[in-house]
Formats: sequence, C-alpha cells, structure tokens
Amino acid sequence: MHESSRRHKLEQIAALGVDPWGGRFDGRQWIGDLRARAGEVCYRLETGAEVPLPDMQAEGFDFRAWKSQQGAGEMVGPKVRAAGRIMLQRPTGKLVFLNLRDWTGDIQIFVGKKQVGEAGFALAGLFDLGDIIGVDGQLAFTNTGELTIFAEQLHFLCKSLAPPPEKHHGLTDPELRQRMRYLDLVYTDGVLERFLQRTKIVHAIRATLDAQQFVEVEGPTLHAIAGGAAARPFVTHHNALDIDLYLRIALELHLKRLMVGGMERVYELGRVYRNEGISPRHNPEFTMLEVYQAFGNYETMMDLTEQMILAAIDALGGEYRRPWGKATVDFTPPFARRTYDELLAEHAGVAPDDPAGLARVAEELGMPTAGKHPDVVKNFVFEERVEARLTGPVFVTDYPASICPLTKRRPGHPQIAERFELFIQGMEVANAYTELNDPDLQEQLFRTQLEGLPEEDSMARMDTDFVRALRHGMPPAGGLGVGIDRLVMLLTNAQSIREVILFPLLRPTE
RNA sequence: GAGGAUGUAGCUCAGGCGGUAGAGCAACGGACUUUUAAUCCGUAGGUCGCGGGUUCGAAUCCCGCCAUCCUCACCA
Repeated sequence: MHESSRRHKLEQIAALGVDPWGGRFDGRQWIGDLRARAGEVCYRLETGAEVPLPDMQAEGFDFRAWKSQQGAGEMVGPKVRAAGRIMLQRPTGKLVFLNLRDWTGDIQIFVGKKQVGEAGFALAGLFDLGDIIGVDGQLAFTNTGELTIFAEQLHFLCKSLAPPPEKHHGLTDPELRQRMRYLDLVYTDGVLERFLQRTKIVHAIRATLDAQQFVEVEGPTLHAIAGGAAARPFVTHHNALDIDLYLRIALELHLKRLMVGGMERVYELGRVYRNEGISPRHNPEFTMLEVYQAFGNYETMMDLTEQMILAAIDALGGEYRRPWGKATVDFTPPFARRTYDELLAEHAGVAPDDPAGLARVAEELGMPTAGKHPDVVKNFVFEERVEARLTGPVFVTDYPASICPLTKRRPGHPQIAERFELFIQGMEVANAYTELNDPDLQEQLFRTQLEGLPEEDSMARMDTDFVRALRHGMPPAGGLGVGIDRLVMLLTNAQSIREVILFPLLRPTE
C-alpha cells in the first residue's frame, strides 16, 4: 500500500521523461566538503560591496536582524553539485526543504518553484523519503542561518520503493538493525562511521606491517586438517574429490610453511571460522591477523602489537584514553607486561606452584580435576579468576609450557612457554609465541596432546604434513595472532561484536 | 545447550481486569514561498510472531513452536 503510492510516483516520474533509476552523475562534491566551503558564502550589498558573514552558529545570533542591519542585498555563494538520499522533507506550499545525506554528512536543500521552474517543482513533488537525488545550486544560508543548497536544477537518481524507518527514532530493534544493515547504516547514528573506522583500523595495521617489509598472503580457507587452534571446525564437502574438508580455524600452519619456504616476514589478515556459540564477543566467522617474523621472538611481537594498535589509534584521531562502555581504556604506551604466575597469585589468591591449591580452587569453580594435567587445571583457574579482571591493556607472559604446544620453551626453563597474550577489558585481543621449530618436539607434542586428553582439551591436531615442512627447517621466529573484531570493538566503543561485523550470523527467517 | 526478557500498523511504541485495536512518524487528499522531528484540516492503514487449547467470545488466560536480546556454557 505504501509501496503502491511510491510505484505510482515512479510511473509519474517516468512520464515526465525522467529515468527513475538514474545514471552516471559526474562532478558532484561530497556534502562534508561542501560544509567546509561555508566560508565562501558572503552577503553582497546593492552597492556591490561583499560583506563576509558572521558566525552563524553563535549563541543567540539572529541572521534576519543582521541582514536588515546591513541593508538590502543578496546571499552569494559557490555553485555546487551534491547527491544523496532524502532524509526529511518539509513542503511549505510552493517551496520544499529537503535534508540530503551522503556518506560524509547531511545538508539542507531549498527547492523553490520560482528557482527550479514548473517542471523541476513537479519532479520535487514526486520525491519520497529515501529517494536518491542530485542537486545543482548555490551554496548559501537561509534566514535562520542554516547552510543550504538553493537548488537550481534537480536530478532524479534512484527511486526508493520501500518506506524508510521512522524519521526520528530510526531503527532500534537490534534484530532489524542486523538483518537490514543497509538501513542501519543510513538511519542509525554512528553506524556508518564505526564501520568506516573499522576500515581505517585495518588499513593502519596493514600499513604498519607493510612499512616493515612484511608481505601479505592468502592461505587456503579449506583445510584437510583444521589445525593451529583449539576449536571445533565447520565441515564441508568437496564433490569431485569426494572428501570432507574443514573451514580454517586459524591461519598459523600455512603461514609457517611459508616461513619454511623463505617468506621471512609474512602475514595474513582474513576470516577464520569456528563452530562455536554466539555471544556479544563471539561470531562464528571473525577476522584474524596472524604475523610471522623470522629471527624474531615473542618479545618482537609484543613491540609490533603495540605499534599496530597505536597506529590504529592514530588513524582514528589519536586519543590514548578511550571510552569503552562505562570504562575508560588507557592505551598510553608502553602497555603493562606481567607474568602469568604473578597475575594468578594476585587475582586468584593461589600460589602458582601449589597444584593442590589450584585443584581446590578449580573444583570450587566447578571443574572436575581428576585426570587433568595440572597445567590444564591451572589455566582453568587463570581463565576463570584472572582474565575477566585484566582491564589492561596488559601483556601476560610466561605461560605454562604444557598448554602451548606450538610454542618454544624458554632456554633453561622448559616449563615456561615464550608466549604472551594481550588482554584488554577482560578480552583476549592478541596471542603470540616464540614459534616452535623443532620438528621432533612438535610431533611429540602433537602426540602427547592427542593422547589421554579429550578432544576439547587438545590444543592441536596431528598434522604430519606440517611436521614434514618443519623438518626442512623453519627459521626461529616470532608469531602473532590478533582478533581484529575485538580490537575494533575496543577502539570504537562497541559493546557487542555484532556492532563491528557488517553482517553477523543470524538464523535465517521464513 | 540452560535460564530470563521481548515479539501489536512500513517504523517507534501504548493497551492487555477476556467483549473484537490505539498514538506519533511515514503514506494519501487539501492549505501554506525561509522550514528545522515544519505546522494546520481531513483520509486510509493491522491473520496483535506462528500453531493449538480453554471460553458464548482470546491481542489479553494456558500449552507448544519460531525469532531476537541479555546472562551462563563452548570459544577468541
């Protein structure tokens, strides 16, 4: 019914000889750039003298009074061309005010019958909210001091057949916002801005890596063995080969093969898939960055992590202290560096070298400890008692070696893994290792992990091809993984991962 | 997967002691040449998430299902 009136207008537009679906429209300027040209507008008196305009936004300023003070004259401003979506319409007889929006901002359009002519005004009468139009006209101010394009010619660029959301409240239903992200982007404040910020963050990270001669590659997303992390994979099937394949759960093992192949500094920034639950911090597909640097170690990666995050903050405007919900996160470098055991003692109230005490705490927290490796128990306590309290940013170092099968041990301290995780607001944002490059130890760790441990406790699946690659020699290296979505959440003050993923997974309807 | 909340017009929301549905915005008709969520007059618009039950009668009570959100679990 609403649509039928829009369809009727579409036919009327076509009857005027105007293509309701528009076409190429060259030479227009972005509205944000037009707003920046407000200073070019001036007031020309009948004497020909041009008077610069005062600050229209000043408190209590009355533009009408100012003009009558100056004497008779007219507003003069640059000729401009804009295009965008109609957000609001205020028809007042032979005059219509429109608010036009493009992806840089909003601006008011003045459409007067006298200025655009009968045909132009007839066209304007067929506009609906949501239509996309182009405007040629003069940039100037209205009597109320609003920067406005006084239209001289209107161009119809696209009919909107579906009515837009309510003009004041927009879309508020979170389900609709995600299902109809295209509307959310147009009609919910800050949404488009946040996704553009996401792009800036990703770009800053790439720029930081590229500047240090890292090369970006694209590994396979279809894996015969879903390795490199502890997670349940999605299973798919290749018909011609008649084999099951897994969507990748990590980028790691293929990037390391490339290190064997001589790619000394390599990274991939891409999607990984984990067949796990959905929550405000988890989406089944998410974006991961993994970086490997030959002849570095986990400390090299710590410095790099900090550099990338600071570069991203720089790209967003450089405030180190950033709001995140009710909290403030202070990214002022250097980020704190604390050991796993220190934090365990501090937050869990248990001596890190007291397996019986740790088991007691774990049992209290509801974990059956019988038959579990002491370090699995310890890590459970860490995850339950410590992680949520790490407001950070804090690099946690010196993890128990036995829960880190892909990590090199500290020389002289075989029980300590050369690893860090970066925690911010209780979220694990980055994870890095001094990478294990001893193929025999790697194979043995795969096996011990697989033996006697239920699958969900296993940190790795045997990958004999990967072990064979290691036998050919992988340089000692630092490796890093960064959860891009979570980093974007923290830097753009988003409380849910669904606010930083354009199309988060939803159950299909109908 | 478990618990809680929500689902009423295109959108934002009222109503709900069981008696057959309401506002604002959007739409349609009309007035208005400097409006700012324009204003004013008028009109139209709904299987009240889906299915079943109780009842003379259900949007309202009961049961089941679906979807979303929140919390928890798995995980990053």
